[in-house]
Amino acid sequence: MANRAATILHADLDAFYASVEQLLDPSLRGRPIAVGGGVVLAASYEAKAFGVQGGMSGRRARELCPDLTFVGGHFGEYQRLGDAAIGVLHDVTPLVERISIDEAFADVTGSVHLFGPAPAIAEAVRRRVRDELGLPISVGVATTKHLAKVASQVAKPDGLVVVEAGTEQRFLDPLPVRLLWGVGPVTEAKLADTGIRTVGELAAAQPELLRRLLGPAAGSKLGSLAVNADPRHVETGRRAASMGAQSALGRREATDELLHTTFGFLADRVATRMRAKGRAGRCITVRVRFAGMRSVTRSTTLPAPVSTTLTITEVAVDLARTALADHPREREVSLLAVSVSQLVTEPVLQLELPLGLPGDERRPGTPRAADRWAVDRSIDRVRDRFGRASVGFAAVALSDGHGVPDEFRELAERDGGHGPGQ
DNA sequence: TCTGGGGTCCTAGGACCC
DNA sequence: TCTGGGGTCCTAGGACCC
Repeated sequence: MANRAATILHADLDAFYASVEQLLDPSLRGRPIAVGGGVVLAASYEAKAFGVQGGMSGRRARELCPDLTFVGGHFGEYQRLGDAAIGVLHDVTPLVERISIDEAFADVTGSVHLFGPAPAIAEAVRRRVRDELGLPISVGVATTKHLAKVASQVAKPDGLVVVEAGTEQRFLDPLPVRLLWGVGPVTEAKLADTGIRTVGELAAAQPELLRRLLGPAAGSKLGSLAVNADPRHVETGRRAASMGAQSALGRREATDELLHTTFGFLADRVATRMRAKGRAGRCITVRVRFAGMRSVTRSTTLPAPVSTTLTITEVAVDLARTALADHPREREVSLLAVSVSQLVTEPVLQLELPLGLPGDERRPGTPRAADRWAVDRSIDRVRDRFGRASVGFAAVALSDGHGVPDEFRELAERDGGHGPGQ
């Protein structure tokens, strides 16, 4: 509201993983490549020209593009180069909101006195990322976050699009609704059913119609985006609201042993990350996806926040059992997931206090909360010194060739602790 | 097309309280 | 006893994003 004349940059590295691979190995440049194996994690623009997309199965990608080269991921390099690119934004303004490993907003409203007009700042950012890191990056410049994001998508690949104040609607109107943030395949189809295909058509639609079609919140929000009334500010230090982990399993019989093994592994990942960030959570949610791809969730809210591996494992196994009991016909599962929400931030000292669970004392043979916590801390310390694989669950316990490398799991974290500045 | 892993936000019904 | 309104929390599901 105060920022009527805000100037926002949205910077987005192009085909990021694939670009890094082409940077590291010059023989891959100009060729269609995909990062991944069983599934495409990222495709180069040469591969995208054949219709190859992220999330696509490797087999399908090869059908579309027989010359496609699959490359193994250099995950450490992705993190390093992603951090470095975001670091260039930090040189321009402290108001940087990182959205993922390869994408961030920057509010440069107050930077123009030092660095010149916003388009010049955007060009300088692009030039530095290209010269110093060797990577293409697209930038959108506009008066709101949402429009800057749309502009950077229009700018791809390796481009800059500036939407001058006052020209927003002219820019937006002809674009397909799919470019708006929050419009996916389902919403796109619903809108198309009523004849709405462009943002202009969306902006002209009756608010009442949109609310009826998409629900009150989504309808109002979308209507606002269509007329560029986006009130959000760039937020720096956002903290995650939940932490989770999942594993695709192919097709496995849902035995008790599978539940214990898998949730032991997943809870270990989640709990370790939570403790490293000094966080604990009360709500535990389990997702069970059956062989037919239908999935259900079960959740429970505990009396106190937890971050111990064993506690999360036990609760997750219990929840999964109830989900399976509710669907007795489903004997095989294709994915198991656990996440912890209702997070609180605990000072380290307070985390030392055992967070008791009802039943802790009553069940003979189960470790008490204090003991659980002590075990976790010991493991955390050993891993800090000797690496994650040195103790505890090994990823290989689960991997049957379908899984994604352990290193990749670390990347998708929103506030992964590797971020620049702060 | 037989689908990876990490998240956010919204909806809707029910329980419970004042 | 019946009725009303408002608020919060919990649970399950779904769309969407990178």
